[in-house]
Amino acid sequence: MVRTPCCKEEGIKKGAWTPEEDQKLIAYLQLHGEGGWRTLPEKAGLKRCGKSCRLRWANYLRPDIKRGGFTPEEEDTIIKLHALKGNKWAAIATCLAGRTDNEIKNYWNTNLKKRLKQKGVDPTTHKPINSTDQTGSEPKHHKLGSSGSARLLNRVASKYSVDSNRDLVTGIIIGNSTNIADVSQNSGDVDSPTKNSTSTLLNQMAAASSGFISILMDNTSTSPGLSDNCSFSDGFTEFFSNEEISGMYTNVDNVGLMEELKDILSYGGADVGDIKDSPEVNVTDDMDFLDSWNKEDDLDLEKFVSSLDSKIGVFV
DNA sequence: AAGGGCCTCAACCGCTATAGA
DNA sequence: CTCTATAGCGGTTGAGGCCCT
Repeated sequence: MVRTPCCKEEGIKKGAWTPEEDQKLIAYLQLHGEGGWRTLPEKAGLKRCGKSCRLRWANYLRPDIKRGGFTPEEEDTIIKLHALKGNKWAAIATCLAGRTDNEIKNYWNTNLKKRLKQKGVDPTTHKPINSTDQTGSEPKHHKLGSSGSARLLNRVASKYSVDSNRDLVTGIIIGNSTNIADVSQNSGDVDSPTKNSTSTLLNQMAAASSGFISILMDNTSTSPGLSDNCSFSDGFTEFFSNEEISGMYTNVDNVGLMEELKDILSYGGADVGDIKDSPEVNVTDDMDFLDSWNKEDDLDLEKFVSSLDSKIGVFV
């Protein structure tokens, strides 16, 4: 079966670009800038379709493109970001200065994927191949354990509570905030409770986790291998020191932890408003539990989440 | 030296998202 | 709202180079 060509017009050249064609394209773009790709070939004297010109520029001719092999730091970053984002090559490329999505995609398919397989790691799930569920049925939810994710949660809770005071957490619980970042800027302005159902509570947590994870992930770090315009937000640096942030990204295990954190906090990836019709629970109990946190040295979010689990029957 | 298989990566394809008329 | 043009994305292809026998 023959594909329908993207350039239907007669006389349009395809295939590898010649140095002369490259020069024409570069000269034109230096003079006129990017854009107007449809009319560009004719104006630049090229027998190519606009799309081909755009791709040639974006993937090869752009002056800020870094040529040459990937450094170990870049490889590491790609693996970590792939674990987080999947095959979102463009998103991954934004965190690697000078690298194009196409280049990263090729490098992943030809090198990194194989290397992970050789290490016994599933390149799709980033989990050990022999640890995959033999029954073939993926568990829908995590069952919480005394894992690193719990420790991470505790650290978040601890920092959160110490630095911004427990009203922030309380605000999430009682439905007066939708985003940790927002709350952290407005601590102390929490009004009285307005809703008291577990579904509200969970939605608030999903909202909060969404905000927090976006702080964690969508913004970025100053760690090796990441580009300058890819830095963690101020909100996140309030929680962790530069050394800690760097440590998280240099230790590949933390990618998994952060995914777990996301899963746990979002109740299996539920978006805000997704959690409906949960059994009603007296939120006062939850508030009491939060109060007890501040009386303990080691704040235990895992315990809190587990207590919710037992009430609403998730993760069981 | 030859040639067959494998690997790499630039380029292409098809699709979706978005903006503007 | 619909249509069209454009940009962008991810998957796939295939030419050319490399390696092995």
